[in-house]
Amino acid sequence: MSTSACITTPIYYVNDRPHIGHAYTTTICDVWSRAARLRGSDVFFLTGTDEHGSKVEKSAAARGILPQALADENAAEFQRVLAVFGISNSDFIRTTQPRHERQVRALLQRLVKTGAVYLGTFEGWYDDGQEEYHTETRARELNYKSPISGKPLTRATEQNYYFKLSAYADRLATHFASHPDFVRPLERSNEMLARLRDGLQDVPITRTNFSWGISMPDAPGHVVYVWIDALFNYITALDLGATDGDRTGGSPYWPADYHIVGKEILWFHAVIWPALLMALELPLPKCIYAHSFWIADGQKMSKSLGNFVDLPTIDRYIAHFGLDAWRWYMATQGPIAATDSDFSAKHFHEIYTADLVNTVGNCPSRVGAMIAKYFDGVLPVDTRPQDPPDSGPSWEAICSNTVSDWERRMAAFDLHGAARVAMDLLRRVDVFINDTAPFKLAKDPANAERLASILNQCAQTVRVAGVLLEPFMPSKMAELARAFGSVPSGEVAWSVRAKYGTIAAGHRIEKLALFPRVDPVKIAPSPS
RNA sequence: GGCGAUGUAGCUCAGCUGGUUAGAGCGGAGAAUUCAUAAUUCUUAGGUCGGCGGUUCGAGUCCGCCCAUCGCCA
Repeated sequence: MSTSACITTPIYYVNDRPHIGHAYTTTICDVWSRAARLRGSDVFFLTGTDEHGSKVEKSAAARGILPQALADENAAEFQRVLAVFGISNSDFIRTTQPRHERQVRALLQRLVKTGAVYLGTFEGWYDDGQEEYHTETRARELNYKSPISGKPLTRATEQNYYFKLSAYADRLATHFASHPDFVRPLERSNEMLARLRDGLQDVPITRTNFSWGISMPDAPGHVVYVWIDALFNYITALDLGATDGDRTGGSPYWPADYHIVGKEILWFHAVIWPALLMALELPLPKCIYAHSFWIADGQKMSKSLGNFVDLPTIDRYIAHFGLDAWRWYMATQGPIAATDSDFSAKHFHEIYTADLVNTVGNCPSRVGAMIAKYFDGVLPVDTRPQDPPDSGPSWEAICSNTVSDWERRMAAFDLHGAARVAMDLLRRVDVFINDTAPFKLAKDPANAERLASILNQCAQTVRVAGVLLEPFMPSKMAELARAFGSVPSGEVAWSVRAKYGTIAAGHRIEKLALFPRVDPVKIAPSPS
């Protein structure tokens, strides 16, 4: 039984350079994707780049190149970076691709046809230098002068296409009420609800003051706003806008299980995007998860402070601790909740040492060492009587409970919790070893059977824990799987892979040191 | 300025609809142990639960005000 699943990152703006924010969002999506694939799901994991808009137009002009050239260059960089982070995305959509542009036009035509999008007139106070409008109250506050240049604001009118967002207020409120997990975490959902209560106004979706974007069908001069163009990526990648005019045939991957986004773009994803989907009569995503931000050493990251954890800095961490350690830190220490998380070299080192060296690395190491020492590296037979199960804990039950717990947590996007229950399994093995002291039993040959049973149980449990940790640390856990004689991922059904006791007695077990201890070197952020 | 959060042991945080001695992980300290990457296991932290006032037989847990930090909006 193969079920399908879908998860998305936002598409990244090509005017930005990749930094820890991109790394974080993409990595947690990757962990979830790998976990879903492990369980046998057919996963569509989408990421990509957002390439239109006046900012890109201006940056390109400043460099004397075409916007498309700038987009190509930076999209290539984002794609390169995916490999650096070990990302297993299924597709990479670019908003300048013909498949996207074609479908966006078709979708907009549909919206115009149904009246969800209409041509309207906007009048307001225009700041010429900033190319932006101010509301009446704001303009009054500013004394009708530009806050930047000091020049007088001018009264201007503009014809734009509008999306009839106001028409969806009730349906949105109903949806929020009937789907408590539609927006997570809860704090963010409440923010959205509060704004919904204030009422919704129709939103302009085109502008006429720049040209680098998708042109509105049958409306020369009108260019689709970059953010609305971008939102459509989630369905154009699945060809849901492909059949012009008609209701689409759908996709096994839609609706998405998760749109993972940063909190700064939640409004678009939690309100405007669902309303657009309603207007298109398409199903809504199951959950929009808005994570918070990383801060650096207690301070907000900003360009002016120059303390962004940028790509060169990330590269240094990966070079020093390894990619899997980086992924582990992202997935287990990140700002998944409503509050920001602090990124610091000290904390990174502490987590690396406590979790990876001392637990995930050391436990398999001591088990492997004893099997090597007492049984020449060959897994001995577990000779305990099957029942009554009186000889200590039932590892089979412990593993099976842990796997269920892990599955539940993964499904709910509780990555940190899933990691913890997997690691707890290893902690229990550590306790078991201390309690049963196989190294003492080994001193008397009369204990051989009991010794064999204990080490067999340890090895079987370590293998299961390794499987559960695989989505976080694919390459280190592949090493562990090899050392503990199990079949590589992908070749065996989940029910078998996650099952306790599948290493046959007689299999070779290797001692290994997965995570070398490293010095707590200071890795300063690079000046940007 | 409007709306909303958060403020609990050195650090990161749990504490649901109010009720016996306020919890976990990490760090620190002590002990055990030696299979292991000076790893592991066990024990331990006496913190005005931001401040003041109120409701209540009883409040981190409800209400008001204040302070600090933060988010969303304008």
